[in-house]
Amino acid sequence: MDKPSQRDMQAPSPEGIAGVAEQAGVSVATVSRVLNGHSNVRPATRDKVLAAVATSGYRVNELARNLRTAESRLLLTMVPDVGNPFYAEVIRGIDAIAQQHGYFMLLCDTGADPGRERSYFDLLRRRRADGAICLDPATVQQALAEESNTLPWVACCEFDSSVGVPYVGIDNYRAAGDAVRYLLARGHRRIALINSDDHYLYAQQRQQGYLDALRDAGIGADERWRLNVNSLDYEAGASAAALLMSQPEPPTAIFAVSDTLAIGVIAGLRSVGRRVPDDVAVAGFDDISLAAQIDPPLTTIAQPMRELGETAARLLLQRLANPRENVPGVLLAHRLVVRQSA
Amino acid sequence: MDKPSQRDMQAPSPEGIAGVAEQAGVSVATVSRVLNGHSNVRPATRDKVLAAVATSGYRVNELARNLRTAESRLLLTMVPDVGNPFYAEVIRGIDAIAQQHGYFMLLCDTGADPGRERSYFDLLRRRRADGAICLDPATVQQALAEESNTLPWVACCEFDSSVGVPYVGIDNYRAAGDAVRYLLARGHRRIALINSDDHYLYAQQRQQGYLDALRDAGIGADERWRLNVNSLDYEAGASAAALLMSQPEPPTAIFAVSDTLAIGVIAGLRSVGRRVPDDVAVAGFDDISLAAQIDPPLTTIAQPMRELGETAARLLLQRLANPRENVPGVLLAHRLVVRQSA
DNA sequence: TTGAAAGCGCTAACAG
DNA sequence: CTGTTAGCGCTTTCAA
Repeated sequence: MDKPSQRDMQAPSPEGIAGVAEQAGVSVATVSRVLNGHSNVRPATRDKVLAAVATSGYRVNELARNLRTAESRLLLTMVPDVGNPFYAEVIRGIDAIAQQHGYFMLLCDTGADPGRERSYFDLLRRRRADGAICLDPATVQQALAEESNTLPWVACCEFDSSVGVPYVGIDNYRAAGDAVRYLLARGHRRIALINSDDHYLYAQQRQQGYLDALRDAGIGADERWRLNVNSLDYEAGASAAALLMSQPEPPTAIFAVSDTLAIGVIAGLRSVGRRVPDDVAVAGFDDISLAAQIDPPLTTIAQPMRELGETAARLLLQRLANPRENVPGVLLAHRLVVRQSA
Repeated sequence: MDKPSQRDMQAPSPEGIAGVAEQAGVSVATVSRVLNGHSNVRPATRDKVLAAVATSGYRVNELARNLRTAESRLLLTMVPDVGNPFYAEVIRGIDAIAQQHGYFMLLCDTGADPGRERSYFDLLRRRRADGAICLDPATVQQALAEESNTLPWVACCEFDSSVGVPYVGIDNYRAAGDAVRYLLARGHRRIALINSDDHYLYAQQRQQGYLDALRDAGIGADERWRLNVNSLDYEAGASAAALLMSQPEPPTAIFAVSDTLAIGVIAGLRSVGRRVPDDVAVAGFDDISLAAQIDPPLTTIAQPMRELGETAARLLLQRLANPRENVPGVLLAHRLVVRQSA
C-alpha cells in the first residue's frame, strides 16, 4: 500500500472562505463582502459567490468573525429562577427582541446567589457576552455596579434607580399600595403580607407600600402579620399561610408578593380548613397565566412581564449601540386584576 | 493644546496576554500555560504571572481562545416552550451539568416551529455552539437527522429511537398505560384522552398506551373522547374539558398528557359545574411542582424532569468528548403519583 | 469594483 | 522549564 504519489494527489481545496473564493474565482475579501451584504459588489460577481456558497454548503465560522469584530452577539440573562412563570415570561420578551436584532441569549440561573452572579458577570469581561440583563436582587446588583459601572448591563424588574444603571420595572410601592387599598375597600382590617427575602429591593418597596396604605387608612400594622420567605415556591406560600393562621388573631386577608406564593397560600389555607375568599381573602402579584385558572381565580397585581423583558433588551441594545449616550430608567404600568380570591 | 511630544508619550503597554507577559517578564506562551493550568511551569514563574494577572485585572479574551481552540463551549438547547414548568425543570438539569463541565447554555425557544428550529440548528454549523439538545417534536428532529446525522446533537424527552440519534426519555407507552389502568381500577369505563398535537411522537405513544390499556380491559375507546390540542396552555385544557362535557355521553375520567393541560381541565370542569373527582376524575402527566398545590391535588405520572435534562447533557458531552463512540439511548423510570383528582 | 495583506488575541508546536 | 513563531478564519483598511 503505497502512499499516493505526488502526481495523484488532489490539491486540497482550502476550507472556509478561501475555498469559496477559489471556487468563485474571486478574492476572500469579495466573498466576505457579499456574505456581509456590502453593496459595493458587482451583481455578476455577487452571483458567482452566492453560487459557490450554495454548492459548497459553506457556513461562516462565527468564532472567527467574532474575534475579528470583537463581539459575541450574545446577551447574558441572569435570572434568580427560570422555573418561576413570572421570570419565564420576562425571558421570552428578552429573547424575542434579542433575536430580532441578531443576538442570542445566554441564560443563567443564578438562584439569587451573589457568588454565582458575580462569576456569570465575568463573562462580560471575558468577552463571551456583549451585554447583560440582570433580574437578580438589588444587593447583588449594587456589588456589580460598584465594581463596574463601565460594563454594559441593565437591570430588569429588580432595580435601584440610584445606582445609575439603566433599568426597567414597575412602581412597586404604588402597586403594593393598590392591592392593600383594594383589600381595605373590601372591608378587611387584618391584612397580612407575605413577602420575598428582604434583599430584594422590590420586597422593601412593596412592604413600604403595604405599610403606608395601612397607615393612611388609620390602621396599625401588626408585625405578626408580616412574613418574609426565602423562596417563591408554592410550598413557601403554603407554610407561611399555615403559620399565619395558627396565630391567636389571624388575618382576614393575605397579600402575597408573588402569584406563586399566593397559589401556595391558597393551598395552605385549604389544608388548614379555611375557605378563600370567605374565611380569608388572598391577593397575589404578577398575574401569571395560571392565576386565572386556579380555584378560586386569583385577584392580583398584573405586571407587563413580556414588555418588561422586551424593554430590558431594547435598553441594553441601545446601550451597546451607543455606549456614551445616557439610557434612561423606565417604569411600566401595573394594574389590579380583580378575580375571586379577594 | 499640543499633542504630547514623542518624549512624553508612554510606551503603550500591550493589551491582553502580551501585557501580562511583559509585566511578568516572561513570554506569552508561559502566561498562556499558567492561565490554562499546565503543569510544566516553575512555581516561581507561575507566581510572577499570577501576580501580574491580578494587578492588571487581566481577563482572557474567550473570543480569541474559542477561535484558536475551535470550540465555543456553548450548548444549544432547543425547547418548544420555556414557559412550561416541565421544560423549565428539564432546562435546569441541562444547565447544571453543562456548568459543571465548563459549558454555558444557549437557550432557544422554538415554539415547536420547524423553521425556527432549523435556523437555530444552523448555529452548530456556524460553530456558535458545540452541540445541541433538542426537545422538539420528532417530525422536526427527523428532518434534522436526515440533514445531518453528522452534527453533535441529542434528543431529550421527545425522541425516535429509530433515527439513530442519542436520546433520553421515558417509556411513554407504558406510562400512559399505567395511568389508564389506574383509572380503570378505580372503576372508570368512559375515559377521555386529551393529547398534544400529533406531531409529537410522545403523543402518539401515549395514545397507543391509552388505546391498548382500554382494549386489554375489553373496553372500546370512543373516538369522541379523544381530543388533540395544539398547545399545552391551561386554556387549551379548559376548553377541551368543556367540549368533552358537552357531549351526550360525557366521560367520567379525563387523562391529559400534561399537568398544565390537566390543571386547565380542572378549571374548565369547574366552570361547567362539574366537581373533581366526584363527577369526573382527572389524571395528568409530568408531576410539576404545581400539581400538588392545586385543588384537588393532581394524580399524575411523574417524569424525572431534572434527571432527564442532566442525562441529555451528559450524553451530549460524551458525544462531544468522543465523537466516534456510540452513545446509547436511555430510558428513565416514570411513576404514578396518586393524589386526589383521580 | 476588486485584491493583497495585516491583524483580532490566543494556543500549541517546536526548539532550545 | 521557557521562548519563538505560526497560524485559527475572518473582516477591513489600503491600493490598484
